[in-house]
Amino acid sequence: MRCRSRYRSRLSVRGICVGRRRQSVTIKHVAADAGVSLQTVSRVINNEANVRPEMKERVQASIDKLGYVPSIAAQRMSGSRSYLILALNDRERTMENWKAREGNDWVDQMLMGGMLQCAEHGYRLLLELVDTHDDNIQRELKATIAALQPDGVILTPPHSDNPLITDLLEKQKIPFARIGSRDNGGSISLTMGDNRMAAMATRYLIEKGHERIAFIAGAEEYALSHRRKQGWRDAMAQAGLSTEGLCERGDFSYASGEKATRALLSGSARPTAIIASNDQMAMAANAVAHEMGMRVPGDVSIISFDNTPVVRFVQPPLTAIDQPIAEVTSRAVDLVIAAHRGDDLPDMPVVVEGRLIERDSVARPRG
Amino acid sequence: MRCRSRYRSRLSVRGICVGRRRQSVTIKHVAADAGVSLQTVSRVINNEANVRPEMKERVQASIDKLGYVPSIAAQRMSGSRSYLILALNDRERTMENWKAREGNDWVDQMLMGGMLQCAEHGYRLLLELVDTHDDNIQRELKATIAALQPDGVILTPPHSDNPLITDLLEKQKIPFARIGSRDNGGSISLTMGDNRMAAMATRYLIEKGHERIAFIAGAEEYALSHRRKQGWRDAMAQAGLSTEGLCERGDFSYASGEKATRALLSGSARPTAIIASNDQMAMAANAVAHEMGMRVPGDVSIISFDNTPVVRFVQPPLTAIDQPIAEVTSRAVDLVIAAHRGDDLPDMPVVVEGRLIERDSVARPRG
DNA sequence: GTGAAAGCGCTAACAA
DNA sequence: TTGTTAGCGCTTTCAC
Repeated sequence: MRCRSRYRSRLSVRGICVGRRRQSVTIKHVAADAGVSLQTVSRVINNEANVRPEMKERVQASIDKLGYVPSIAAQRMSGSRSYLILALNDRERTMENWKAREGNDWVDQMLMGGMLQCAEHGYRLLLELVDTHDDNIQRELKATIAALQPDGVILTPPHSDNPLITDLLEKQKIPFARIGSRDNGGSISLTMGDNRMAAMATRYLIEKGHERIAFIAGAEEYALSHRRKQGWRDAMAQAGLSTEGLCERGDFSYASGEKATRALLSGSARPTAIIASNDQMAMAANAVAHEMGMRVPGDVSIISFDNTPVVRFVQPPLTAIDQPIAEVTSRAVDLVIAAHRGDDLPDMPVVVEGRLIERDSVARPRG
Repeated sequence: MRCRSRYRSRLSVRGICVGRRRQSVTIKHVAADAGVSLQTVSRVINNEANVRPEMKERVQASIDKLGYVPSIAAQRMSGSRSYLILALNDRERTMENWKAREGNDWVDQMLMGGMLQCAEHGYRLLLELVDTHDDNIQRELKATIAALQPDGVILTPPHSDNPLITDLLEKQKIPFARIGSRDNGGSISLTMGDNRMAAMATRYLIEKGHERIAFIAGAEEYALSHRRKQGWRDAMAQAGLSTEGLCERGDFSYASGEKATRALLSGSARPTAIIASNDQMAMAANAVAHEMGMRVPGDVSIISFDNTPVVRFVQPPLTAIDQPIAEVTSRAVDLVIAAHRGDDLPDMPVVVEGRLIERDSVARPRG
């Protein structure tokens, strides 16, 4: 089988033809077909003003007839849009989850919310893994931006709070949304109400009669770790309860959850309930409690943050605070696109609150 | 805060500057810096022959010094590469998994294998959801291709066997890899050895002493459904065992698994083991068996296909055939890139075999 | 309101 | 081996 490209023919391997590919229908064809100038067609595709309705209709008819679709590469070349949104995820954590093959809720939900919303606007979402601790992070990010010229960037924790990243994006004047981060200086930021959610979980336990409610905090470098802890502390204070010796810091890993739980449950004023800053640490708490001969929820109640798929499958299924990742990503997409267009933006941070999903890991304290 | 773009300044909203973005460092800057022509720089970036080592080194030095990265849009405009690989997934199934929030192993593993391998080659992977049953599938795909001009496409089941898709890609001369599909006509195809894997599971059960081994087949439109069934049938025949009344067809859904299992376990020659064509149907089989007062694996052994995260969390954890999705996607990326370059390709289909993961759902049959 | 001309950053084809 | 020229498909600028 020979390659019969109109242009220079290349190799043909096993019948697979590869050649210089050109746009089959270009703006020129449409212009010719509609009998107008290129510019008018361009105006119609971009929905610009100053085109008479009848003209617009005529051009649109040609577009539909010929099945014309603008080339993103060409649009990017001359104009200012690439119709590409870049989503930056933490390399280490993502790879870990993938490799463990225990599911990757964050990426799944982010894609679901982000991809679909991008599609609504005619954009595409491109996922990119970035190593927060890499010294060359700025150089790598610069290269990615230079190559792709994305119209917007979505930052997830812990990148949302990495000044190396945010400074660079600011300098490059690329609109970016920080998920899980509060506003500091004009940029787009979205949170899932960490403070309030932690407080809500705490109050929920207080209402059940708990007084010694412990908290396992997350990694320091995540801003949301601090906010969750603050929410717990505020709710405890408001109820006049002491938090003395009831907080341990983990790093979101299972192992750190085990360690924190052991410390908590071996102390003198053993807590009757534990709130963990993510599911892995909550599952570790559950396992350690069992190990130490305690019943969940009989002796210790547990509430976790995130509500990833796994918490439904441990015994007992964990009561958890759901993180509306899909929704918040979808909003983030809306916002960066709006920013890129120069539209007005709402006050920051935009809050998309989660909710408490009741399962079987919470009960009234004994006695 | 005013926008201080060198070019036409646009709106500035809440301090977010949006302007016409141009490449900060272009091939021209490099050429000027190195004192050579554009073409020479182009040759260096593309690693072409006919450049003297010293020249190459000089140019490379300028590239490094200036931090130059080629614009993909510009490369796509004139050349033949977009450095974009498109991965087409089934919209319905993907959305279902995302919404159920039970994890989406296929997408996760595919991204892991595909993205990382793309990165190795300097490519990016773009995920796109396609509705196989959409009448406009060709029109939509054409539009996507026109807009993105991907250098290659990766097809997953059931798209791999959808002639509307494969014909279009062939016509457009875009290299594509079909995952889960056998070779038919020159194109790139990869399988996970469905036939052999099903036979292996069957033999594994036979060795344990089972004789009445049932099979729950998957949806008709998936070519791999037929191959898995065939593997089971072959292994049974080879061992001189009858398959009479031991096969039910499902559609990969949990509900269809329940129905198939009920039919199987209510029959006269009740099977002592069931192989299900995917995890959902296997979990349904497990649940139905319990419901009908049977023990797993005591009364019925179960083996499932896929080995998604959930099978570890049901009781008992299911013995399963692992699908090496990450690996097969990674190979697919290699192959489409090779095809696009016109390199030689291996014989098709490329087979990346899975393996049996032993857990607790298989035992010797009673008596 | 519409059109003509100039160029975006890069590569293919050809010339030297 | 290297350089020159002419676009790729689109948008911007500016003239009408």
